[in-house]
Amino acid sequence: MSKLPRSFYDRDTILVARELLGKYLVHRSRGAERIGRIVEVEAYLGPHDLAAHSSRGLTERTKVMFGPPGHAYVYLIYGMHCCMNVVTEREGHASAVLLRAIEPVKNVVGRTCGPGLLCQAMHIDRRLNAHDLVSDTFYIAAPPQAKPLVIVKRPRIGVDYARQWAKKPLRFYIKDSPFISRP
DNA sequence: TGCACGATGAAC
DNA sequence: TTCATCGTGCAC
Repeated sequence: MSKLPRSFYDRDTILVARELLGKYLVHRSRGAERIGRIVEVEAYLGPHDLAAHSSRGLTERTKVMFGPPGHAYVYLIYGMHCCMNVVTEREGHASAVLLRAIEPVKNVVGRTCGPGLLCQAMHIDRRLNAHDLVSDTFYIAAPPQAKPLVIVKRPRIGVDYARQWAKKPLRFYIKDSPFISRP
């Protein structure tokens, strides 16, 4: 299994989002290695994308999005759930890919279909915010034999406030995967 | 210093 | 469809 290098993330966000499907998210903590196969993601393109947190400008919370690619942006939503994003493109571009669902591969307990549940099952919390994904304990890797995937495009979830950006097909998932959060 | 509002999930 | 629950951002 080969760990994705920083250059993987330093590319067009939609391309990164699509190529993250089928990859393995790996998190080592408390002596356990947890692995999940990414089956559903959403792309957040930058400050011009009204659904992206970075569209509000550089703040204490969103500064990670404005940082260099290949880092984790983990934030609390609705006061109780964590969501994990992968920062993409060059520093200052402020784009990211939200991981919405994974398929359990190793040491993953509980449901994983949804950004909050995914973080809970993978033991990801806000302490991992700004963590480098080109690291030994928290990273994304390409599985040995990656088979071709059929990718479905859909509008993003829960961003109705983003006007015209709410309709754009920036959500991607693996067709027929039983682990996606919503069809 | 106060307050409105979520990139959700679960219950009803 | 409704609600739990609180950090964040921005208005005052």
